[in-house]
Amino acid sequence: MFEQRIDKSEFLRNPFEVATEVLLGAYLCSNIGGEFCAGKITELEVYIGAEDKACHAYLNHKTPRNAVMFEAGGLAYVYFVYGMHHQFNVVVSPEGVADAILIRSLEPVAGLEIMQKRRNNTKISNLTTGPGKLCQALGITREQNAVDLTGNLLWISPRTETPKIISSKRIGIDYAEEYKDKPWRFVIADNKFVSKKA
DNA sequence: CTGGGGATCGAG
DNA sequence: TCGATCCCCAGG
Repeated sequence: MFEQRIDKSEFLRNPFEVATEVLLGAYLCSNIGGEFCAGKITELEVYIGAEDKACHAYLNHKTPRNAVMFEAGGLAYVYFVYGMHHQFNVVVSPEGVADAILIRSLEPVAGLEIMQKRRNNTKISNLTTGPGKLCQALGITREQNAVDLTGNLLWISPRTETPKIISSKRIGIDYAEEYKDKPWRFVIADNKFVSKKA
């Protein structure tokens, strides 16, 4: 069931539609290191380059780190924070429009053993419930920055049912002034695989 | 070149 | 509540 890829054109739609109608409930699949694992996307956040003070590409400011956000949607944007954690984003919108969706939590569905090994943790509920944790579990590092998400290394497989969705403010962006309370975080209702602090 | 801060996590 | 830990980037 993880063979199918989300079509490239889906990533060029409105970012909020991509988040709630395409990505939430879809399956993030990794074959990094030749080890297959996958998880259902249960929590994510939208970041809008042009206006959003929480976005790395605020005011369309382009730097070496965020350059991939300006590419056409369907690529990975992976960066490193707090000296120890990676964050995985799905680049969306057409070329030149710097929008991205941060994947914050997954429900593990395949390759749990490799996730447990990478996380050095056996508790299922603690494998992928956070943006840093899911990168560690799936083996995602900056080496995967700009990877095509319709390829064979790191990809997204379409969802099989329509989830009930709840929105809320985004996490960890208190510096973002009038944008810090925007309800641009989306989770699947009644799913326990969400990040802490939520 | 330098320094301040970060889309987090886990221990206490 | 707080420390770990280091890349990134703005400013000089």
